[in-house]
Amino acid sequence: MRVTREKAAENRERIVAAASQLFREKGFDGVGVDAIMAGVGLTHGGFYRHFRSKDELAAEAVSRGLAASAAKQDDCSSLRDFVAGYLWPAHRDDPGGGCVIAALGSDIARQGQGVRRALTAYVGEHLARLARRIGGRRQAARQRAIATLSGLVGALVLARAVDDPALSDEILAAARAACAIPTG
Amino acid sequence: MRVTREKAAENRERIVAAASQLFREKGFDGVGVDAIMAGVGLTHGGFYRHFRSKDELAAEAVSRGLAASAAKQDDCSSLRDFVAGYLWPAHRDDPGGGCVIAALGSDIARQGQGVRRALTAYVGEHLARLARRIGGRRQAARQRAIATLSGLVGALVLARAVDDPALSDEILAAARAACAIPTG
DNA sequence: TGTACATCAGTGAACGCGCGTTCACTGATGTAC
DNA sequence: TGTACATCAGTGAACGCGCGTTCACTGATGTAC
Repeated sequence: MRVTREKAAENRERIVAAASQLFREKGFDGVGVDAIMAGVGLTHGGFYRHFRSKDELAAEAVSRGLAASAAKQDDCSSLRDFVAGYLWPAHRDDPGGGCVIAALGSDIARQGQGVRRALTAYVGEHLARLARRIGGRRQAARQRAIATLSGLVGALVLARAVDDPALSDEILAAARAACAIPTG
Repeated sequence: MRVTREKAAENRERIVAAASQLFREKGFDGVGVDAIMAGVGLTHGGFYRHFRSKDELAAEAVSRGLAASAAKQDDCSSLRDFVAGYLWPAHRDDPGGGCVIAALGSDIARQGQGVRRALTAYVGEHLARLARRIGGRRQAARQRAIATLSGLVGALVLARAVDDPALSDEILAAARAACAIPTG
């Protein structure tokens, strides 16, 4: 059942996209190769024609998710819009389509070098972009960028971890207010 | 090989303590019941005389770790000391003995109700304690408490996830500066 | 353009391993008299 | 206090299951002539 090169390339892309979403929803250990392949309508055996291992896919899936985040940030006309969107309940309730760092953050420290390198590169770029938007003196802008990113990630992690909807909403709202005021 | 009631109770405590540390180091899925029991010098078979399931142990281990965090905060004479200690490289490099939320945050959202309830209760208390220390108008203090906790958790998650030691140190330092200034 | 052959994406069974959990058993502890 | 029996914390083998990975096979695609 060989397929065209184009079809094979498309399948590979779809595997990465499905993995990216599923890992964010259920964690790296929460999804198997079979579930990922089934999500694309294929069987698990063919997986190793595309990737050397599940780890290799994880690194690509994380990269993909981070690139999507970067694109999303570029689409925002203002920093305030980005912050508000990030800390909105809709984002909290859709980990599979949202920020990779918030969804997998504490796991990433325990992942292989591929995943961690992808994240490191992204964090570097993201901080630079944020600092540019914040403006002002270079040093101060960078410090604020770090504080802003930390606040965003931490608030989303907390809002998702907590079991009480009212508290979760309150965390998002408070973080929105705190992040938005000092950065304009 | 029955042991005294006191010894059995002590063993139970040690299992919870070992699990609390190991889960923080390797994640819930990264440690098995056998590894936890071996860490206490027992064999895995006896586990179920103490706990109904691994999930039940996870909930207790999370509670234990959170209680330790609360005690640690109470030991700090000032909020600034607490923030500085939290964002210190030694804490980053010792997840097993550190903050449960930073070590397991994104996983907790996917855990069972026992774990999530334990966390929710702790976050509520922690925010109240932080707000009391921050002082000022009730509403503003609470908002600042949420922003501070978010900033701490997010910064530690980022500092651990990133692969580059210099960037990791920079994140900690910037977050220390950002959290310390507005809260005094 | 047509034909013959090589390639290889995808299939589905199988393998090996580790994990959570169960269970029959052991023997020291706890208890009833 | 001493004795006989019940209890039960801990042991280690076993079970069932799911997972990552491998492999022989299929048959459509790609390629060489």
